[in-house]
Amino acid sequence: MAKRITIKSIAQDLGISHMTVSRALSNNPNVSKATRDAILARANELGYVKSAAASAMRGDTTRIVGLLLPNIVNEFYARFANTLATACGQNGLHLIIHLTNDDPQAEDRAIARLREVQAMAVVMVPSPGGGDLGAAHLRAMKVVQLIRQRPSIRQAAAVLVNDRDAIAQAVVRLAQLGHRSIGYIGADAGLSSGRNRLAAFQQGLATAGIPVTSEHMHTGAPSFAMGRDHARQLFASEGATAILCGGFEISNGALNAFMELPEAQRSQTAFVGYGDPSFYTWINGGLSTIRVPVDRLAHQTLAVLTDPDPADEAYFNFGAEFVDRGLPRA
Amino acid sequence: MAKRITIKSIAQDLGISHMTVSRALSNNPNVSKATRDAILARANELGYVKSAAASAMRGDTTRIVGLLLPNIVNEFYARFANTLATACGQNGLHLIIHLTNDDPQAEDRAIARLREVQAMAVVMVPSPGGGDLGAAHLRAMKVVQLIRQRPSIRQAAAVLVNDRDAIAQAVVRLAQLGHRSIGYIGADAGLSSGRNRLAAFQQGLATAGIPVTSEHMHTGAPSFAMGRDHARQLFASEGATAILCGGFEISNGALNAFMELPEAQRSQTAFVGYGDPSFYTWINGGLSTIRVPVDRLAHQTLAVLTDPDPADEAYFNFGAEFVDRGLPRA
DNA sequence: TTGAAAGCGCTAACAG
DNA sequence: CTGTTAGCGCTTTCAA
Repeated sequence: MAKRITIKSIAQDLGISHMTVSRALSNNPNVSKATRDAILARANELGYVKSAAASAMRGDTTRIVGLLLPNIVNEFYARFANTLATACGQNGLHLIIHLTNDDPQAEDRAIARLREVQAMAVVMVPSPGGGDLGAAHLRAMKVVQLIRQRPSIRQAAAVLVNDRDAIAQAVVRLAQLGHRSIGYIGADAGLSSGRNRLAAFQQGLATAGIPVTSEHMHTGAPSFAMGRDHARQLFASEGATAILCGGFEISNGALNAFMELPEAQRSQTAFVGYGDPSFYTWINGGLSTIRVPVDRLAHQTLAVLTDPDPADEAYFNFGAEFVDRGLPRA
Repeated sequence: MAKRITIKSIAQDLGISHMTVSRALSNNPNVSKATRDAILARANELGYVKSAAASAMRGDTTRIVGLLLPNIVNEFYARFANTLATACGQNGLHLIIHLTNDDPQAEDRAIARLREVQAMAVVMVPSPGGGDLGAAHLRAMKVVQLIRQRPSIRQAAAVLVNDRDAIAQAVVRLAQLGHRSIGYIGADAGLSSGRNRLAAFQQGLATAGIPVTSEHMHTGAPSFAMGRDHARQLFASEGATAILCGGFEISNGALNAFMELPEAQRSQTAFVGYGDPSFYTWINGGLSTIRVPVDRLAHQTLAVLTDPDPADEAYFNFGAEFVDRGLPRA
């Protein structure tokens, strides 16, 4: 292993003080043109890079941003990460990704790690049932909550989705088409997003004049498997003719169950997903869905990250949209 | 901003030397039980985390791994990143993701950044036409090349895909079904993967007794747009009745063009993709494809990363598989 | 225009 | 068992 290239090694190399090298490399004017040029040339030739560790130890901010997501295969999270990572690259920020699988313990571990590297900020989709992050962590890192909001996390910005109207609209549309047995699958009430979406669903039913029976409303810890299993149940034993999903993972799981249906039943069943991965347009002649403006969320998140003087609890809400690609009558 | 919790602050707090605190926190036996317990309790209470910066400065390895991918929306890359990130989390490694968009300059920038934070390793899909990383970088970081191999990168492990047989098989199958006008879209010869896949395609044609005319073989810098545009051309002006894709991004781009076809033409056109995102099973009755064992690639990559005594140029090759989900006759 | 000293948090190597 | 010193790479402060 070759010796590290440091300002000291360069200084020794050139027979000058390391301070002069430091000044030259940080564009301090108090260096004669001759020495500056020599230093820059040598540094370039040797491939010098400043040690982030040394800077961090002096108290400079690290330019490391943590991103905590349930997973990164779901196209919504992938697209968010993609946009944010690209933007971070352009802004000289490092994006460290930790996947939580919605497991609070994995989340806690990830946060501790990010503290070790003195991350300047954490963008997170709070896992259901997680703790309160500890006050110590909060003081040290900027926190941005994405999609969901956990009440116990204080002094954190939030970038959220307002999907109330879109969901209610979808329900009304299903009712228009004659559906009376409309199933809903969403997160449980422990999450802000779960509460809101369920309320929107119920509001839609009310608007359409459909009695709100709880039997078709399935809530729980959101996951692919949860979505798939509840959808199977809705299709099989509960006789739902339409289904509406209240979450990204749930949507893909429910889609799985939907595609398992025999062609005859599927063509008479209405599916409304959540999120709008590119392939939804190609399936079954085009799947209807609740579209979430993922790029706008990502850009707002970056704006919060780079805001030099953030409000303690900045709060952003982006509207979702009901995309109707054609739904069968009941 | 509250003062940082350090071994010194804890030591002062307890009226002892910071060395004792250090020892207690790193399980050095030379600490009396009483003081050790007091220290651990206090550290825990205050939420102490060891500064990674200080450790790095002392020369300890950073446990930071860089991952350079073209993007993370393509399900292959997403799945690879997902598996690797999960595994990294379990091994206490930080995964820093930089997206290159296959742009050599972005790649260079990302590598320089990773050197700043003294990343212990870089996993990268080399961008087409990129440079040689500089010998300085190589000496400092372990490098793993993924999927593609750039000859100018030396002393780097490679985790690759052997898709020769799968591609040739696919061509032979298409020929069996009566296709004679088979289009191919792949990366150009600047990349190892591009050369190999094209050769496999030609070998398949030879086996099937189809003359190798170059008009149906499209190569270039691989991207979604490239795949889409060449596929459009193949379908429209070149009258291809079958198409085989030689790359992840290309496959999705070509799929886009395929789904644009009028139903009558599409049902008579054979599409063979590359990579096997979950949704391929749901499209058009199930898309045939060249499947790449993404999880095995990711696990092998982790094995290379955590290998304490790696060979200079460890080299791994995983077989791809032709998945036939039904293809129309010509 | 240049240099010397100090200190950020941590541990190895010595001294008690 | 516990404490002191020194040094990792860097910049701020003070001195020449």
